[in-house]
Amino acid sequence: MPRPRSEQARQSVLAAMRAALASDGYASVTIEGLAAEAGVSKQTIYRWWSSKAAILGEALLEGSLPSPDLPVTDDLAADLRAWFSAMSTQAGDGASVELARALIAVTATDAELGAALNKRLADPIVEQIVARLEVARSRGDVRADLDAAAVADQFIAMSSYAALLGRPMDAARADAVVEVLMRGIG
Amino acid sequence: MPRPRSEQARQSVLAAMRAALASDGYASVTIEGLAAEAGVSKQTIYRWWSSKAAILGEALLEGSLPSPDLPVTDDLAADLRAWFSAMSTQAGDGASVELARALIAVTATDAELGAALNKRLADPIVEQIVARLEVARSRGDVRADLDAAAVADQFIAMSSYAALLGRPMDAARADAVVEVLMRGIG
Amino acid sequence: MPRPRSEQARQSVLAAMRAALASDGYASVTIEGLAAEAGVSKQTIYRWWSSKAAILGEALLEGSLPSPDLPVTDDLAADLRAWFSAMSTQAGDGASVELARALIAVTATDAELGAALNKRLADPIVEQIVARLEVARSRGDVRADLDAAAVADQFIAMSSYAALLGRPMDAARADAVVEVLMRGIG
Amino acid sequence: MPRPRSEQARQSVLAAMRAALASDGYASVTIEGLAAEAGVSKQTIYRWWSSKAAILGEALLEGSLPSPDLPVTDDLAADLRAWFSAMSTQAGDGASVELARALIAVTATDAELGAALNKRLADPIVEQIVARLEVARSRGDVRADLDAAAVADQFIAMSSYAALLGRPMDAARADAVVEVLMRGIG
DNA sequence: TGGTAAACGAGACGGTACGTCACGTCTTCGC
DNA sequence: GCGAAGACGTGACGTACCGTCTCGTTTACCA
Repeated sequence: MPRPRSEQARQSVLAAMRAALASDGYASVTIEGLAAEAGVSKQTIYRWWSSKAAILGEALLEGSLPSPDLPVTDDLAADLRAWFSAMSTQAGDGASVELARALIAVTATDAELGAALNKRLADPIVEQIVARLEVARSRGDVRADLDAAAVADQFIAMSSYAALLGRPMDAARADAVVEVLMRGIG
Repeated sequence: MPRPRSEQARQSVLAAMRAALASDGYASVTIEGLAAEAGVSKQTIYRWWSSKAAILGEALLEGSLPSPDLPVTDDLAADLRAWFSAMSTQAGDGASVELARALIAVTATDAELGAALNKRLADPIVEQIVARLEVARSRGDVRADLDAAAVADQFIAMSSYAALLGRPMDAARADAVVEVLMRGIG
Repeated sequence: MPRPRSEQARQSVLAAMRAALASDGYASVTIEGLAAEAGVSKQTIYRWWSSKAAILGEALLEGSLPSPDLPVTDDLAADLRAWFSAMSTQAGDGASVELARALIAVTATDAELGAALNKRLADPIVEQIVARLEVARSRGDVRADLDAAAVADQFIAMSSYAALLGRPMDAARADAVVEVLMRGIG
Repeated sequence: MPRPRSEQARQSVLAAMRAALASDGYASVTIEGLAAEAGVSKQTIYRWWSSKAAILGEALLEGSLPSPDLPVTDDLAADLRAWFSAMSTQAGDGASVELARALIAVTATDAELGAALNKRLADPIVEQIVARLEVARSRGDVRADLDAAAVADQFIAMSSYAALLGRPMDAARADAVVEVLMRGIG
């Protein structure tokens, strides 16, 4: 019989979070500010979320970080270059960088929640890479003993590090990363 | 002519910061708490540091993060494995992880200060790697067109990412990273 | 629609102010001290009062300074003596002296607020005197051209001055004042 | 061998106190402000004065509050009117009012020091009045049993009260006071 | 077609920490 | 050894948000 949860209030809060992230950075987001911006009472926020980080988490999982598809052609190196360039470019626009930095800020504060979020967000990317490398392996394009997950980690670590430093990668740097990973050092 | 700055107060504050990081994490470090723990007045802190982040920066630059030497033998892969394992191990103890996470937290909040700090801390490591790869290049152990700085970035990005997730690398994972970088994908 | 102002908090603060005045004097009353003593947060005080002086004002207007009634018999001099003695005695106990001294301290600091408070507190007394002297005039006990308000001012000025010096008047001095005012100099 | 106390520093401090009183009121006078304004170190102030109040005291006793002479003619009422009007007028200019209000503020805070200061400042005035009334008594102009000190107190109390309220007396009000005191109520 | 119970906005409440100001003490150096 | 300069520990200032708690209002379900 009770009134059901207001979806509109929920969306207002998530939108307010995204807006606040874009304009001020995660650290200066406040619950009071979100409530005011969203036209919602503090109580409503506390009723449905346990912390600022939880709101961020929901906002991230919903309006999610961009992840272009990894193409499958005959040229693995070209595929990776195309995909990683696209990803770096997409991640380079202001709003996405701030989302990523906010994710990092939360993770640096609460490793547990952060690891869970990172997993949810990174898993689809890892799967794509692992699948693509599996294809390549079956074609004999890569070593049979390649640690595909380790490669995926490298890509993600580089992207995170670039976002963290607020120094998003341009195409040249993205290509350099792919180059190093494709050919190795020696 | 006035009384000179108290070096003892300065050291107390930095020590208090390191202790607080180890026990509570950067986010719950408080200027008031530092002052109390250090036996110093808030005013003294505000006189010499502009923010919590600035104190962290000084603490990091001083009692710096550990960085083992990169050995130079005939076997580049073995050298990198030895060095990166040692670094991962050292970085794995509680205090160091918290220092690194704090650095990341600051950087996620203040990209400018964070970038400066990261540069100051990462530069010596990058130099070591670049120099070692130069030696390798002159011996013909690596490709002539290798982007040594990109390789160094890979190592640092992986270390940071591991620290961020609170999932420090063990020897096996460290070796996997070196393996991928040494041999490349194909 | 929000929760209404807590009358209990308000009373606690006023009581804490009165207690602090009695034990320490207005100058060493502290908002923090009041808050602690009243079991109230600082924010609650700042929400409802604009300054320490405003709290004092409310405390004064509420638990007001004592003012005995001016009797009306056939003997004006005896009435004034009785009334002024009573007033001086009442005003002489520790708590009342401190209230009066606090009022003076506020007034010396903020003439505007002080004047308003003095008016609110003095007006009833002035009215009593003016009314009593009007009765006396109609009986022919006083000069027709007497400036009753000036007389009232004299009484109040003397009381204030005595409180200010922390030298409350005893019956003899109170009588001397009445004597001078009744008979004049010549 | 020791350097003697600098009279110049002393005068600078007293001048700074008078200037600060005139422009801001006693409550917002600050030792640090005085030191800066006087071009003197805090230590020098603390070496020679025990408190802000002590500086005010010295400033008052030195550049003293105005006190016109009480004339001695055949007409006592006229003499008192002339004198009290002059005193009210002199006391009415901005700087003097602020000096008086500062004196009251100190007294309201520290009754002991305040009483001492009031005595030093009021005594000459009281003496003048007592002497004048003595002359009047010997001429038969006033009652033989007049309490001259009580009369003097009335004048001083009225002046203080007027200064306290920041409502300096004009000639008419001053005359009204004299009128009441001269002729009494009846 | 009400009644009713939870969700909502508003915002007061006790707190903690913020960054600033002035206190009174101290240390240093120049005169 | 006085005095200017100013660092120090202390403690109050007034502000911002925290998370909790009433309030009175709104609204969807169920009787």
